[in-house]
Amino acid sequence: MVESALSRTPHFPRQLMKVRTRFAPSPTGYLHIGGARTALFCWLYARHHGGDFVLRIEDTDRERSTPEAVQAILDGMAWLQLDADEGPFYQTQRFDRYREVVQQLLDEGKAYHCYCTREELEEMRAQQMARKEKPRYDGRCRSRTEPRPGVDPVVRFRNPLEGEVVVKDHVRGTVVFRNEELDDLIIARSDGTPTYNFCVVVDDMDMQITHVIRGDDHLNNTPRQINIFRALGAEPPEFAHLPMILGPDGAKLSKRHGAVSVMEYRNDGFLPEAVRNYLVRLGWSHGDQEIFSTEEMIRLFDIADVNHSASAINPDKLAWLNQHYIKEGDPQRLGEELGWHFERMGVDTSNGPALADVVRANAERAKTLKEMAENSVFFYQDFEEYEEKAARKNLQPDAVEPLTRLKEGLAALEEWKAPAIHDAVNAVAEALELKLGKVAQPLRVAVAGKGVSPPIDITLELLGREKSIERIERAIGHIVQHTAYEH
RNA sequence: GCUCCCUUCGUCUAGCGGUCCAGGACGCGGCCCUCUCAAGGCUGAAACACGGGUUCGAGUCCCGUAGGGAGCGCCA
Repeated sequence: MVESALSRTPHFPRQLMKVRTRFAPSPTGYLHIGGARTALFCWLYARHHGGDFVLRIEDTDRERSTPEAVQAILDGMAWLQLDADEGPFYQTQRFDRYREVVQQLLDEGKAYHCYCTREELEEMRAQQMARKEKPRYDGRCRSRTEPRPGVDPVVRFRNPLEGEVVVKDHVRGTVVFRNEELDDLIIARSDGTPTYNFCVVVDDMDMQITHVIRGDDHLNNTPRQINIFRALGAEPPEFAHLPMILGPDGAKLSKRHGAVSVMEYRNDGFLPEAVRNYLVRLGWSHGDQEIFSTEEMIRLFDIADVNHSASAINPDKLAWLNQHYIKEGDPQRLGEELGWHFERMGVDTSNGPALADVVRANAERAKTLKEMAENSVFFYQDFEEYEEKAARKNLQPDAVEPLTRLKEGLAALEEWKAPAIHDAVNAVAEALELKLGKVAQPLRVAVAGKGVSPPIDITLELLGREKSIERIERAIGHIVQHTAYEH
């Protein structure tokens, strides 16, 4: 399947080649926020240029790679709607091909067997460190012709000794590495399995990747990979190295920063479009614009506008964007997602207001869907007890009269709609010569159990007449009982 | 230690030699609106890491310094 996409003659003029980018995570964990940003940029670049976006799973490390992690990555990309045109390809399914290329390099004298033991290599490194030199392989097996009994050799790439490699990076600009700084890296282990830097090159060549967009922790690998491309007679792709993403405190991202897996953002009530918008502005900008629809991102994205420095995640800004999309989004669709959160909370929403209406009522007062669900449970379940502070302030003896009148007025309404409810509440306030707050707040605490809710008329409409009146009675009872005990 | 990368408000960023006593956004403060909480409107505080050059003129170009980061594996 992979083979059909292969060509051994990648020598078309670059301008005539269709842009092809790839995202190549190693499945050793979930899709974290940094990986997601890299995937987003690769995807945007391909979409902007009408090219292809390829997904490749780099699972050559059999020890640490798991099928669960592969699934987690696929789930994360699906949630962010980063659709791949090809793949996922798995490196573990391409071992024959890697072996073939290793042999080719061996045959051409561009690679050689190295019989040094791990112990010898360690000692060599220790000595170099002691001499304050950069630890690297010294090439002692370069000209060896005889095998060493009892040692399974590794295969090393014969890196050029002189000259330099110039990387014309799309975000970093021109970066020059001297070949003398590089050493002969291992391309095949003693058990015959290929290593990362080698597989990447073979894959990018075979899959005809034109633009490698990845984290800048790979910048130092780039000259080695370019040398391998050349040894293979292939034109290296173009490169763009993205700056890292840091935690809110400016330190390297880790679990202690909370949500690191993109799917955790869903659990926390974030919308994929918000996460995407947040991510695209992390390290990239288009003037002063903050909000980007998918179409705009694709149209405006330019790798040249990517920043050079690492950026820290700002949870507040993500929350702001999330609320923006909650306010702008389709209530019907958001309602479904809200329902997903209620389900996770074990709240049955079948006997309450429509989820889309709850979204409409709360869009301006919730940063996340999770928060919205938590704040709206009272629409679907009776609360155990009143929020203490709100009850102490609003459920006092002086609230009995307004609540009683409210009950009567509301019970008499012909139509249970917000405008009529609004009028009824106002009428009670006027009749009693009270400020609206003196009436609406006790009512709010009575029906919601707490001091915060959407506008009172809308809250009542959504709750329904029966439950509303029931809860008003309950509140009156609560006041009476409480007062009786205290006096 | 060596090589490479990075450095504008707390944070994300605009700026591509003069239009910058540095603009926008999040957050924060104040005011307005208001049945709660929000949302919204107006408004305020807040930054060119440092030192040398180049230039009539530097946040913008060059070189250092300092501070961060990455790589240097039979990990990816």
